[in-house]
Amino acid sequence: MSQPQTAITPRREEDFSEWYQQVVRAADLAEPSDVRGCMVIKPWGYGVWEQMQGALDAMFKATGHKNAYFPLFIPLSYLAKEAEHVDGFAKECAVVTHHRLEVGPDGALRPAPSAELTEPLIVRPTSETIIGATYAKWVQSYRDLPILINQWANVVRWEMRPRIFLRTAEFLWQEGHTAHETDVEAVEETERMLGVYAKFAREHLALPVYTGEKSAGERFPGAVQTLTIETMVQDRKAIQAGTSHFLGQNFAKASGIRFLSRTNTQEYAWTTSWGVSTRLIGTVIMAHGDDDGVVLPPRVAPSQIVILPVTPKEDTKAAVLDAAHKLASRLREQRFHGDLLRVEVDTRDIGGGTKSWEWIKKGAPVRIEIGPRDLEKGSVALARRDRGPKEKTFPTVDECVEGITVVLQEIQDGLLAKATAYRDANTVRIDTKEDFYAFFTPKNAEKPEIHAGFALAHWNGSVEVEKQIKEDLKVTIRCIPTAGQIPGAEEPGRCVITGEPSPRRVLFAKSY
RNA sequence: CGGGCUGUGGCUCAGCUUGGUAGAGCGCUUCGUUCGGGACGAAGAGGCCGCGGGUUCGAAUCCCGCCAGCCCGACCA
Repeated sequence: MSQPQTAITPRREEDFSEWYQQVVRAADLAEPSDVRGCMVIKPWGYGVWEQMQGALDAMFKATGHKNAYFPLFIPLSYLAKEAEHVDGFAKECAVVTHHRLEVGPDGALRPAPSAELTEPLIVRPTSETIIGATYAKWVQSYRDLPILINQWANVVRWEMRPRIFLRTAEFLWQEGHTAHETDVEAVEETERMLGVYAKFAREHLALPVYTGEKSAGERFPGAVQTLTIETMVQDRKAIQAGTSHFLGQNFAKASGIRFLSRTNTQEYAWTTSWGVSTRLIGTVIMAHGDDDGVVLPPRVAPSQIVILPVTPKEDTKAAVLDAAHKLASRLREQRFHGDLLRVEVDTRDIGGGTKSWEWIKKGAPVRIEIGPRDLEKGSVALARRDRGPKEKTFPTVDECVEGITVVLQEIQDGLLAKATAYRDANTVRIDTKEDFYAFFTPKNAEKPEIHAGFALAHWNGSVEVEKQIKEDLKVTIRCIPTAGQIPGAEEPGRCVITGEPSPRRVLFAKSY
């Protein structure tokens, strides 16, 4: 049998969408379930999520937040309290109307007509309303503020067009919800948490993100201001990787979060909310994956190092396995960014080549092979996921143990550098309408999925222009980048569409 | 929710036009030979042909309905 050129078919440039789906499966991250729009997250995929959770949770705690848990079900009337919010979510809510099943006349199970809820419940698409109602009870005085709480939860949004990890009907996320005495404090919180997300994305996920503010059209329903981190994946589309919302007093007014102020007046609290989801897993796959599968940044890889014992002969097998486990023990004592290394010894009795390729497809950062000959020489064969599948180095065991964290950091840094270079190479400044339309018009109408990239252009700030661009090109304003982030972006100019004055450039792209 | 395509063993698919109760490759199991390697040979296991109804002596194949997936569109935090 001839060996395929790459482990994943099709390759990225052939059909990015299909490549993505194949990678998710080949890497054993997740699979579609029997329930429409819902996925089964498999151990390797869930392991990535656990790494993300662990790191983020520590960052939330370090910024003063505590975890709590609020109900999955929300009374329908709660959602209705905030007008924009209900507009934004009503169309995709799962609704619970009964609390009992019974056998109907036709012998089939059905919701019991006698058990209809007096008020339907919705399955939370997000928890602002239920948490707001709770905070309203908790807050009496300015001394009760701030409230800084996060919850790890699942949410349901009945999506028309699911896409595994990126947009599923049910997904896992965290949602932080805070309430503050002043608007200044709440804005600071919103910005602080965006900063946490940006740091996490860059340092842990190796994703180069732009931070910025959403335009009015792209804002979270009910928010005064939505901040976002946006990154580029390999089909040059943008992905919103996390958001942080300043909710003003909108939800406080809707839920009645009021307090007696320092000057003895009744005030509404200022609230924020912020979240990231399992969408990050999809983002990492699309940002770093190659034609052999997933490439995981070491900091979020469930197993950072996989040891593959090579046991060709029975008489040396025990010695090889022993050496493999000993090496694993030594490696597990090493720390990478403060955490003990996550090392797996794969002793499954399957073909060595097959086994190697499995780990390549899964994206394990480092593979270490150890066999009888290595034992004699006191060395190992080390392969990195950011290099070719056959490319190996042969350090001694000691060199391997001592140098391993350097290797992991090189991989981590290399992924960020590569993704940054890719984004920058596909980000252009555009100053005329003609160029703008040319840039975003697919060169190949047959296969429009590989897009032009990011465009930094001036914009007059109007919803109309934004809408026009969206209709014509399916391009949206991903964010108004935070000042100081992109050299020259704050120089005034003229709107790329209307020619009207514009104070700065904004980021346009097609997006997920 | 509209348009298009698809749904056959774990995976990829053939068979459907011209109805006669299932095939291939990969994977899986066992044995053997190999083996720093996604190897080879042999023998096996595994399929309410998405679901429901209809036409028919007979349906994977024809008709209707439904469900699910993918792509495009609308929508989207």
